[in-house]
Amino acid sequence: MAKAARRVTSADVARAVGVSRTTVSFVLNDRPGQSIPEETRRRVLEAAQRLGYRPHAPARALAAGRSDIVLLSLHSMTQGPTVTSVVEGLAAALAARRLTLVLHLGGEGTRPLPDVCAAVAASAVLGLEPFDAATSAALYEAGADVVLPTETDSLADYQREVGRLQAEHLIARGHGRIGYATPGIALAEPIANERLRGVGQACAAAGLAPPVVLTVDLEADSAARAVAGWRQEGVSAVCAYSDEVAVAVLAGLRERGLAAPDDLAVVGVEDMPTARLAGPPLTTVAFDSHALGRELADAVLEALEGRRYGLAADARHFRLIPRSST
Amino acid sequence: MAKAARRVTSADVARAVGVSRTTVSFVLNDRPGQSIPEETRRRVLEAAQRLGYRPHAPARALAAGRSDIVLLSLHSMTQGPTVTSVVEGLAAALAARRLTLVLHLGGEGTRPLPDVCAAVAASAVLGLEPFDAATSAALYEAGADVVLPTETDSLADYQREVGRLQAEHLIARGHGRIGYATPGIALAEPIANERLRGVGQACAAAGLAPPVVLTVDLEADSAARAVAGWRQEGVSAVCAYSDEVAVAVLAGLRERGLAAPDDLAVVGVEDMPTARLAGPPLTTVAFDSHALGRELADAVLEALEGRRYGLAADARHFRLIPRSST
DNA sequence: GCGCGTTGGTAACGCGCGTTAGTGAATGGG
DNA sequence: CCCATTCACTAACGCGCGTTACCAACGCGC
Repeated sequence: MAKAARRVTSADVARAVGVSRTTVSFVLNDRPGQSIPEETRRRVLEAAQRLGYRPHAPARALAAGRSDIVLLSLHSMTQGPTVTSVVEGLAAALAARRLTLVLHLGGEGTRPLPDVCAAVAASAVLGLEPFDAATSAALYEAGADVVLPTETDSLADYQREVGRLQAEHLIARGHGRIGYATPGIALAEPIANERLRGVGQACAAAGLAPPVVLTVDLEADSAARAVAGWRQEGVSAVCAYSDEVAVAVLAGLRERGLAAPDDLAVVGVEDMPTARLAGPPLTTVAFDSHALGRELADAVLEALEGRRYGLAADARHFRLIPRSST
Repeated sequence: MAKAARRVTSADVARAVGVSRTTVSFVLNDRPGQSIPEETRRRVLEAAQRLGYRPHAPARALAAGRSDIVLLSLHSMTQGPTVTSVVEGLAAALAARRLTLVLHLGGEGTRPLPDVCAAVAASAVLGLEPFDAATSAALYEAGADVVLPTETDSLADYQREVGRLQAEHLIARGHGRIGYATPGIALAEPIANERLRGVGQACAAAGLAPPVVLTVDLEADSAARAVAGWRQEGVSAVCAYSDEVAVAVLAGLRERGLAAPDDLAVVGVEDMPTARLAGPPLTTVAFDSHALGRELADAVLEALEGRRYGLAADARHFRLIPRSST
């Protein structure tokens, strides 16, 4: 602790090898178009390793005018094991291109996203749902080169596909009147609306009436009231916004002395770890979250290179897992 | 898009006001010991606002030798709604001191933590479980000023307290032989072991035999086997590592045609959203996650100022929520 | 009038790095 | 033997900022 702990700089490496700082920089950055003899390269790398040299990121960002940071914005509703998996896929794909992913969790009292973007000097800012125009503009203002996805990206297609899969499964099981269980949470609404739209499309395609939408809080009696409402309307199966909401509906049934799937079929979304442990085990729509992460990563990388990127709903990412609740 | 989009610098602000860059810096950083007339201060702030000036974080970090970034390291087991809440509390408390919190989610193929620390130039690195000596050293090497918590911090006390609360509740309910359900996951083991130790202490204090430990995967039949094992040993109540594991045990009971609490009482940890929706609603240990976040924030702030910090288990943060599974 | 502290500033350095423009030596072609 | 090219490498600038050292003007006591 007595040492001043001065950091090792590229000048130290240069001095150790007996070359200029420029050469060190060329070696460490694999500068294309600059021929470096193998011997020199080796000695530089060895010295850097031996001295424990690590480029100072802020200095690098300042000089180069760009950073290696990608920021992913999350909030309490874009969370859970599935998101974890998306993040892993994304981080791994970015790491392969020497980019570092960090997360920001928005919420009460936390800093506004543009501030965070500026604080880490992110070159790209990502989200799991589209940024509106004003937010995008603020992020560009804060120094981001790429903001993704925006409203023009057809990310909403993914969510509609989810709803469609849920409804088609129930319709194939012979249900003629479908309900939809939405949580009463503002943050969830953008996604909930898209999923509901997908359910509606499937119903229309099968010649059925539009789904009966009821709000279900994560409380058994709230769910019980909704269950009563659906049964009154002749609904025999409901699509839930998420597995959590689906579990609430199961609890509502239990409270009324009823059970899925005979009294009401229930299908969720996410395949959370406890979905298969519910009573009865929950039918749900899962998605290949690693693939989704990689796809997002591809889009960022394309965009960072200044090329057009494609971000389209790929139905193969989603699949319905039939269990005993339908 | 035609504009070169040059960023606004403090020199632009200085020029607009007609003062030196130094003065601008003094005003924006509230430099103590430098008297600035109210009129000048006002004009600088106004110009900065009007031009949309935002200090360039990397340049600032380079010049000042420190950054405003705090990095929190998570992995798939330190995740979920409760952690979200801890993060919110932490982020809010840090934001009040002009520090920015970002998250790193470790996992397969992601960058090593020291790399991430260096990439964002974090001045502090936090975790939800202690860093071992080697990791701490690597983080300091990577430029962190503060690493927290370490093995010398009594953070483990928190986890023991959790286990103790679970066991004491069951013992108070008259159970004489206690089981422990641990997940078969390496990442969870450090915490699981501490919680188990707390359970063991409570058992010993009540003059009971040590808990019967069985591994429970998040599958109904794995849990069913464990249930059979406990009943064979005369266990009438089990503490589960988490709510998820507890829900698995409930599923295992169901598979055997049994039910909590009569055939086996079950208590979880976390109070996840679906805990109250389980069949039967789950007794669990919840904790005041916002308070935990604030406490962590206080410790970081103290440590960043170079002062000693205290990080002690406060039992008031935890409470047992009795429901119908015990 | 002079010394002296305070007020309200400024000029200039350097943080660590990427990058551009060059430079001397070796090489090859005519 | 001379010129052109390639090779291997370097000097020096500037990114945007915090900070230190310094300075002119002013009031005030003597």
